[in-house]
This record gives sequence, structure tokens and C-alpha cells, in this order.
Amino acid sequence: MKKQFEKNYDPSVVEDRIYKNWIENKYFHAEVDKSKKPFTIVIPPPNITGHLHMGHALDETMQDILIRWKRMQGFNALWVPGTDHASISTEVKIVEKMAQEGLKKEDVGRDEFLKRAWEWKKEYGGTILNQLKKLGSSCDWDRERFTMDEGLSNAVLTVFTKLYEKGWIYKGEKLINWCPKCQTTISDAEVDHIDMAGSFWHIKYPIKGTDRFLQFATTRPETMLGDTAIAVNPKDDRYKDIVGMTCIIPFVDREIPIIADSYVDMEFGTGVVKITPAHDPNDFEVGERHSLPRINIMNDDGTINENGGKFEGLDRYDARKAIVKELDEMGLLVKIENINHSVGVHERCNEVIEPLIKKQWFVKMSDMAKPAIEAYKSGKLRFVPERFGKVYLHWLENIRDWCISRQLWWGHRIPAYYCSCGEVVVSAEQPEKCPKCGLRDLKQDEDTLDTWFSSALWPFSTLGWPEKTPELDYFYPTNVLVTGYDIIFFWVVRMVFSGIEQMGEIPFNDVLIHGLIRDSQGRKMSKSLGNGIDPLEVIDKFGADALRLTLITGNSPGNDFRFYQEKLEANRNFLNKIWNATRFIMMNFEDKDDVSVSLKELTDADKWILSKVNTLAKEVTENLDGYELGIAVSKIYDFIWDEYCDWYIEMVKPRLYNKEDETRNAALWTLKKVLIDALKLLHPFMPFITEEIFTSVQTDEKTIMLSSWPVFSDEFDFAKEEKDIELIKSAVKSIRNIRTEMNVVPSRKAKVYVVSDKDSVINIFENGKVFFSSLGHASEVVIQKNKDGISDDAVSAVIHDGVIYMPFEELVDTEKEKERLLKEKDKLLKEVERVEKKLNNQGFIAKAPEKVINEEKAKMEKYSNMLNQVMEQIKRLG
RNA sequence: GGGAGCAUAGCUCAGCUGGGAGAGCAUCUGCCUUACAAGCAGAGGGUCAUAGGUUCGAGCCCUAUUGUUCCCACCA
Repeated sequence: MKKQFEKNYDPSVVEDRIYKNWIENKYFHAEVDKSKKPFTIVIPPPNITGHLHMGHALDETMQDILIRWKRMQGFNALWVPGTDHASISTEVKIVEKMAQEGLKKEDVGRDEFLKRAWEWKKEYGGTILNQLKKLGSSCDWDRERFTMDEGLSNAVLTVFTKLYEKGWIYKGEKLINWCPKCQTTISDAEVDHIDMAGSFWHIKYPIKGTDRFLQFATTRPETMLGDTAIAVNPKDDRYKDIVGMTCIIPFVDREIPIIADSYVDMEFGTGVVKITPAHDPNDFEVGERHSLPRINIMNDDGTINENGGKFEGLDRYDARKAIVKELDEMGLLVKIENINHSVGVHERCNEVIEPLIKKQWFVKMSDMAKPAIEAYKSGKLRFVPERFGKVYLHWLENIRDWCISRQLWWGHRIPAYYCSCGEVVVSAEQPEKCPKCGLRDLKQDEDTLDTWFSSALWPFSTLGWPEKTPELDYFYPTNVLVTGYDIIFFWVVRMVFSGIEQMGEIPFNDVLIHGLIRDSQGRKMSKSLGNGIDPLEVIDKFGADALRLTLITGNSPGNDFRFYQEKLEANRNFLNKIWNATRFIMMNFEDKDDVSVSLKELTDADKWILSKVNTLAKEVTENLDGYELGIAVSKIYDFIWDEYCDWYIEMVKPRLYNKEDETRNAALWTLKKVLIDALKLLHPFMPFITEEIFTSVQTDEKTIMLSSWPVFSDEFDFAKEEKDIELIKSAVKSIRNIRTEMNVVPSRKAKVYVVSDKDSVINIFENGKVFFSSLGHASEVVIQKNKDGISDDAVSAVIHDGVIYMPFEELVDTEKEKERLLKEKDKLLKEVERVEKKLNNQGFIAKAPEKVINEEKAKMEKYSNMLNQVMEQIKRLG
């Protein structure tokens, strides 16, 4: 207890030292231990290209709170960290870096490219994890994983071959989303639909053998080069006679049939639709139904191919312009309408995606979706807040097959091998020869897998699967997954069906969803806006604890959150408050290490605060159980600042300053005990300062991290003392109030009379007499049963079961005083009327719970009592 | 087209299964009181978006309306 405390808390000197100590002692490490219950969280693996942003900071803070809390509760808590190879994001970065050297990836070839990628990973891949450490994250760093680790890659190959053998992974020629910029396929989930201003070109084709034209409209006129039919609704009388006839497409002079299909909406436009099966999902289906040819008119880079006739080689947008111009010249362009329409873009690069027909690998989803739906419907899988369950369900119920092959190099290469005889072998290992024809040089598929294919396996691949490890047996399924609502489709859904399929069990029971962190104006933080706030800068300036507190306080699951500098400052002040409370306690312990007292020595004030922290422990635990992190931490904050610092510490000062006081040790003991309990409750939220103080004020335990979580105990449940001290508090507040209203400077003492005709109340005030002088600046306190000796012009305030009188020497403005009392009377009158109305309501008496009725009755007694006293005071003033 | 969220004090937001409206910041008034001026004490400020309904009782449940944000979706 001799440690020196600076006046202001400085996190920068404390946090790194403490984190290092935790690491050295391996406090974050968890081993399989069947004597304890596991509690497991896997981190949503950040991309190796990533830098810590506020979204991560929130995500990791929430996980760390849960992990630290459970660890203190005695669970064997494991938080598995790691990173994601993030195929496309990383590949783009490597390509950019190579471009600086004037190189393209094709220049160096696949092997050299991968070598560079691994080097890049080695150099930058750990950045974000080191940044996580600054936040205080208590991940088990010995178990750090990477989605392209040997073990995890093995998991990917195993799943791929298993699903292939089941027929749930297949290669098929389908319409896929193609990004001409990234030159790869992407899944449906990676397409963003954004509204764009565009044009609606109204065009007409001549009908062969007549002098009639068929008019329609399109937003993508260039696709006419690939049209293989034109469709009307079979019920449409306007066109009944021409179904079966043909039209001639200009430029390519192809003759295409006029077909009838119910897909066409008669009400929309002219009720005529051009059909391009190779470049539109709907048209593709129409084409299937009518066995239409599929003509691909586009190269991978978005230019028109040889099927485009004279437009070959033009970029898709240039071709569009040229085609429109020529149609106009030919008199086939009817009009151009300006419209807003939804356009699919690649979420990574914002390039407009192009639907194309390509032979790709797909995961068949119908069979795997079913148990994932069932897991939610049966209640085994739970979302917090619940509403996100509907999002999950809706997506699964409408799921389509998942396109998993990507034309990228960085990632897990598809384990399919092709023989020149046509045989396809899918195998985790490179086959030596073709099982059909015996030829030796089988060629592996050039494509890699969607990055989410490997992250879908994360909850079990990180624990060793497909090996049957003890970790997998013990820590799986994990307990809760914490993530943002923006990746429910990408990740949460896929982990659930993968977990069920591979492990036979859902990967987690609870999914805790948080919102986005926005700037002070409510905008998304983004690079292009330059409005991002760097968590690391915040940590440097305010400390990780202040940042964590800021992200959690006033935030509730699933809701977006605005980040304000002012909140940080307020929370930094809170750190300082705790720091100084500790400093105060340390000063009073002086050279004592500790004190011991028996419960009998405790005063009412001691019991009051002990009872308060006891209740706090119960409530905070309940809130954490319900994932109400923001509510939990607010309660601790309020307790420490309002109850502990502003009331309790002020109350015990006289006992501490008087070395002879026989209750001094009881005060010291209580101060310390309550501080430690509060620190423990606060530790999951603010790990550093709580550790720093904990290790300073006691020597029995080396770390607060592994100390026991406070639980409610009957021993410290002091209902009566709580009530008594609350009465004293309200009396003190009244005195302070009067003083301010009378403009009595604090330095001036004033005499205080407390009058009550109840012995029990007299008793309470006798016990709490000291507080009137210490907290209410009273020069003398007289407690009595009647008004004897109190001058007529004394100012008064009514409290429950008593009246406070404060005589002042100078003349009191009676009118002003009367006004104050009349206001008080009005307030009480309203209360009494409200309660009276309730109690006179037969319905209330008959139907409300007894507890509520009794509460109302008690209020009635209290308020009418106080009202009477106020009336008397008014009468006294005349 | 379908679905969801939000609307509470000047600002930003809490308010869990219905039982007397809260916090932080901001504002006003006093205080450098030997833990903390990053502080202490006190004060002002809200027909909880609108209209109905259920209930003894609604910020909370139901219906409709308005505004706002987001997600999903193949209207050419």
C-alpha cells in the first residue's frame, strides 16, 4: 500500500505494460480441462489486408467483454483469433503493388505471384492482430489461425471432396455474375444493387413478311446482339396473331421467333420483351423453356466479341452508344426515356456486373439449407436482437446455388483434376494418373474458391477439424458469435449450414449482432469521405479503456451508433474519477497493508454501500446474461460515480480523518471491499485500469483477470440500512437545496433542526447526525420531537416523516419562502391525487398485483404525510 | 414489389418481458471544500412523431398515418 499515485491517470504508461504481463503469464491461454465448463468464441477473422477500424473495435470489445466475464465466472474461456486470406481483396492489393513495378500478374505467372502474396501476408498479415492487442483483446494467441494454414486448407479440401461425392458440389454451365474489372465470377451475395440514372430506349424490330413493327424497350440495347427471341404474353390479344412469326435483328441480320411466355407483363410498356438468354437471368429461364439458343456476345473484359458483328472489339458502353446511334439513323429508335433503375455492381470495386454464361463450380443449397432453417425454427439458434433471425430465415428460404469458383490465384485452388480423355477427378491429393485412361499429366482446375468457403468452416477448422482433436471435442460448438448485421448472409448463414453438415451440430447457439459505427453526422465511416476515426489514435490519446467504454455505453445490440469525441472525453473523465477514488483510499490506508473487521463493526453507511454493490453484482450479471452490455456498464458507472464517490466517500471522510474513530477500520475495509467488487464488475469492460488498480490495492491475487466474479450474497443484503441511509440522503439534499436557494455560501455554517415525532426516525437521524455537518455544512444539529426553540422565520423543508428547519440570522424573505413552499405543495398535491385516483379505482384494486397495490399505498401514506407538513409550514408563515 | 429499424430533454442516445420519464454532452447558478476543476453542489428543460384501440394502468402491446434509414427482389 505504498504505491505512489499520480494525480491524473495516464493510460499510455499503463496499458502496454499490463498487456505484456498478461501475455507473459499466458492468462489468455486455454487448455482442454474437463473439470471446467468451456466457453468459446471464435473471432470473425479480419482480412489480412485490413487495418483496425471502429467496426472492428466494437466487435472485438464486445467479444472481449463476454470472454473476460465468463473467464471470471470460472468458465474455461477460449477466444480463438486469426485472419482471413480474403482472396479478392488481397489479390487486388498484390496486383496494385506489382503495377508499381510495371508488372502484371500474367507476367510473373502463378507460382511467382503466390510467392509474392505469401511474402505480403508475412509482412502485413499480422498488422491487424497487433492492433487488436492494443484494445486489450484477451485472445488465445497460441491458437492463432489463418484460413490458408495447412490445417485449414486441409479442412477446405475435405469439405470440397465430401460435398462433391455427395453430389452437392457440381460444375455447371449457368448464368453467373461477372465482374469485368476483376475478371472473375462473384456470388449473388457479392452483388450490390444500387439505383442509377439511366435510359430506357424504345426500339422497334420489323416483323418479317409484314410491314408491321414490334416495339419494346430496354435499358441495355447492346444486348440485342445476343437476342434469340422476342416475347409477348400468351393472353395478350394485341399480339396473338403474330406469335410464331419472326423478327429480324438489325446489324446481325438474325431471324428470331416471336414467342409467347407468361413471364411477360402485359401491363408493362408495350408488353413486348426482347430475350437475351446469355445475358439476363430472366431471359435465361425463358430461353430454357423455349429451347432458345444462347449467344454470348461479350468478352471477359466487357468488350463485344465476334458474335457482335461490326461492333466486335468495342467496350460494352461504346457499343451501346454506337448501336443507339445507328438504330436512330435507321428509324428504329422510337424514343429515349430517362429513368432510375437498379443496377447490380460488384461490392468491392463498384463495377457494373455483367450476367454471363460460364461453366463454374456450384454448391447445391437446397439440402443444406433445410437443417439450417430448422435450427433456427426450433430455437436452437438464437439471434440477439431477434429480428435478425427473420433476415437469416428469409435468405435461406430463398437461397440459390452458391457459385464458389473464382478466376483468382490467391486462395484455395479447386481440387479438381482434368485428364485429356475428359475424365474429371476431384481429390484432396493430386492424383498420379487418370483412373479411367491411365494417363499421367492431369491438370488441376485453374480456379480458386470463394473466400467465404473457408471462413464458413472457421468455428471447427480452427479447432483442428478434420482431425478429431480434443479441442474440437471440448470447445465445439462455440457459445456465441459476435458480428455485424452486414455479414449475416456472407458468413453466419454459411457457418451454420457448414457446421451442421460437417459436425452434425450448429457452430454456436447465440448470434449477437451489432450495428455500424457512424460519424457524428450519422454517415458511414469511409475512406472516400475521409471521416473515419482511427481507433489507434484514440487509444493513444485516451486509452483503450476509454475507447471501449465509449463504444459500449449507450449502444444496444443491432443498432447503429454515432461516435463522438465528447463521449470519449466524458469516459476518460470516468477513468480519472476511479483513479482518484483509489488515490484517496490509498492515502488513508497510509502504511497499513490491510485491515480486518467483523461485520458487527460496520456502520449503517458501510452496510448501505455494501448492500448496493451486492445488488449491483446481481443486476450486472443479469444484464450480461441477456447481452445487455450497454445497460450493464451504465449501472456500474452510475454506482461508482454517484453512490460510491459522491456519497459513500464523502460520508466516511470524518471517520477517516479522525484517527481515534473506532469505526475507522470498518470504513477502510468497506472502501476497499466495495472498490474491489466494483473493479471486478468493471473489468470486462475496462480491463487495463481495473487491473492496474487491483494489483495496487491488494496483494493476494496477481491479476483481476482470474479473480472471481462477484455474486449476490445474503450476508451483504442490508435492506433496512439501505432504506435508512436513503432517508439521510434525502435530508441532506434538502439542506443543500435550501442553502442554494437562500444563497448561503458553503463556507458559512448554519444550524439545522430535524423534527420528527417518530422514534424510529429520530433514531436514524441521531445515527446520521454527522452527515449534516459534513455533507450539509451544518454548524450544529438538533434532533427533536417538536418545534421547541425554532424561530418562526426558520426556513423549512419537508422530508418523509420529518421536517428540516434552518434558522438564518438575517431576515428571510417570507414571501419568497412561501412561494417555494406553495410550489412544493402543488407538487405533492399532484402526487397525492395521482395515487388517490389509482387507489380509488376499483379495477386497479381488483386486478393489479398485490405488490403494486402495496407500493401505491405506501406512497399514499408518504405523500399525504409530507403534504400535511408542508401545509403546516405555510400556515406557520401566515 | 416485399421486409425491417428508428422517431423520447437543445444534441447523441438508454429505457429488458406494461406499474411514478433517465444518462452523457450542452445551458444557467454557486464553489480552486486537504481524491479528482478531467472536479463538487444546485437548477432549468420532455402532452415519449400523429390518430385510434387493448388494459385497472401504455414510452413499452395492437391497428392506421406521417417522416426517416436500411435490407432483400430478375419489372424488361
